[in-house]
Amino acid sequence: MKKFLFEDSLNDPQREAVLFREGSLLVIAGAGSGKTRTLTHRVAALVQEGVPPRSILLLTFTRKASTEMVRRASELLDDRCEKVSGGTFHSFANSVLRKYSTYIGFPGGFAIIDESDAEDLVGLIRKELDLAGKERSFPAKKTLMSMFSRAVNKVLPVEEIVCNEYTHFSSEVQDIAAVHREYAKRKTLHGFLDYDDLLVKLRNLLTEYPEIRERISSSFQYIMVDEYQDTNKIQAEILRLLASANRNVMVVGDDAQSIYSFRGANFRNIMDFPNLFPDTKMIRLEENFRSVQPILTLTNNIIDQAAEKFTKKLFTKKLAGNPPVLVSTGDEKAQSLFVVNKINELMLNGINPRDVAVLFRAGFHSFDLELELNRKGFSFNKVGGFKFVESAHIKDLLAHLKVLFHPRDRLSWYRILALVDSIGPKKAQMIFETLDKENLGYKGILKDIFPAKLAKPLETLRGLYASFEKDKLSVFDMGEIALNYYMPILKSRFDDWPKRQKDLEQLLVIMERYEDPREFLTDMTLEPPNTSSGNSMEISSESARRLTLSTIHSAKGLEWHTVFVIWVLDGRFPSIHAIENEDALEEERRLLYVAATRARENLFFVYPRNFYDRNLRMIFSNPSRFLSDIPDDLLEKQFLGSSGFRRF
DNA sequence: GCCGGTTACCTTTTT
DNA sequence: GGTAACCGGC
Repeated sequence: MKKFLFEDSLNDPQREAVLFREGSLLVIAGAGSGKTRTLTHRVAALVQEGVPPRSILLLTFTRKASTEMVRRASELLDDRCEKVSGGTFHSFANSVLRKYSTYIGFPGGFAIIDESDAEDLVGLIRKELDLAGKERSFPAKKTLMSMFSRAVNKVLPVEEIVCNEYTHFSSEVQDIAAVHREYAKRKTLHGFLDYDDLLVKLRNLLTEYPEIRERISSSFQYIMVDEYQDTNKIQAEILRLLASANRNVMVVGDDAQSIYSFRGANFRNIMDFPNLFPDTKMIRLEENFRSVQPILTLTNNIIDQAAEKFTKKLFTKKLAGNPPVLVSTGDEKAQSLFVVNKINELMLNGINPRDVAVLFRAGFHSFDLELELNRKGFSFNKVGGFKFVESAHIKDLLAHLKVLFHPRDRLSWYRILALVDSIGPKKAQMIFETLDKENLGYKGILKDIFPAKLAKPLETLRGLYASFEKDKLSVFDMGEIALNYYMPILKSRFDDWPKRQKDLEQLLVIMERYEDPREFLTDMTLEPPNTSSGNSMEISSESARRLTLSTIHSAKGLEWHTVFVIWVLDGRFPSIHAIENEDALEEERRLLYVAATRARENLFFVYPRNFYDRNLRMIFSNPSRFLSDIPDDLLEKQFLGSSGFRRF
């Protein structure tokens, strides 16, 4: 075999994985062991050998990860690598299902609904079936939706999920199942697929139509899956079907970093991979290239205390380094001040802000820190937590566009109509039924088919949809037309409309990059932007230099010179919700492990000693149980006072 | 049936 | 501190 160009830059197990060819391969890759490096080198090696890029399928956890890997492979070799097939399981499912939509019972195509749309639909059904009685505590739409999703992702009946995981609702199991059935029916009726349906329908398509399975699976010579520890049973099944023709599958992951059980992932799944593909070869990457020894010693210690032992031990050659520190501060403000001051100090020592990250369990945990950073003039990028596209004003604007392409989108029509003066739920329903009966879509709004009483209220909306009749509108034009219509509504409904207007203008900037409005709408659902910057007006070259604030989930796979993990306070991390349940608690431990293994040189854990949670009406004062028993020589302890009421 | 004003009730994590 | 469910006036 011809030697691969960059073979010499790999260590032995990495090289073995890169050069592996026929059959199935499981790579257990510890944190910082060069997992991404191995994948990108393998992509480049395959392309170099003449494997057509399109016949390489690279499935990743986020689109960002996929584009980044493709970019790095292209850097190694050349831009043939750009043509590699890749994306998330969901985006891959979407593109396949669009092609075969008649086979899955959606001859007219489908629209993908995000979580909050799905919840709204469930809420509609919940109301219609009149289950929300006063005396009766029936699960909220959100809870119902999470029950349904868990059932799908764990491949279990809803009834079983309710009885095992939501025991306090087990008396309502019949009605919950009824809502579930109705939800499925409505989705078919309106041409909706939710996130879970994308996976389920793809699996069904590949199972029920052998000739389609054959065509698709033979088109992929090599399949690679990243972050395999966070896939669930349906995804494993899809993978088995996709690989049925060539059987060349490589999956990479780390069971100690499995943090998505709420999506049906199970850290044991990765060890089941050899059952899915007999004769699987296993390679372990155990050399950590990221962290200095003191950090690695600590992270090994954290994961060693897991209830279930993991199968590897990481080592590093970077011996010297600073010990990790656990800092306890008087209160929340002092926590923020400690972080800000430390960052300032780092920058004075020449550290680039982009090499620094602050990580936390949940998006809102950084609110106070954000205030403090703004006050001191630090700009930052925040990743995770808050979802731009789920805010009301963004959803409003998108709804007006969605119905152009999906006339049966009941949820969007209700949303649009509810914004019109003197139209409420009843009239919206009536208008929708009239449009839907003849499948008229937005063109129906232009016609004179409504009672005279509605003519006046519908006048401006009619004007909007008349403007969409013009030919040759760019995606940006459409956004601008919709925004012009929406601005008066925005001003009347939100006191903080200037801020929201900026968001909408930001949305128009995103729209400018698209040529196909359908693609834009799909991306907003499947791969929505989850980054916000402290100051969105700044140019993007500056944003590359910024400090990062991120949820731990969104920090997966990344690394920084210095990492702060804030709120390592028992009750917050592990979260109070996890303390009762042993599996959940173990996942919190892995989550902390993921956070800590992001650091190369400096690692700080911070918590306020004195914190009263107003909502929970509880005082928390102890450090995270995962850190409290670690000896001082592995984890240095610092004790700081309260902030007082220092303000400028 | 619509709408504006009130209160309660949260807030993991993401495709 | 933001929104979703609830209530009473029009």
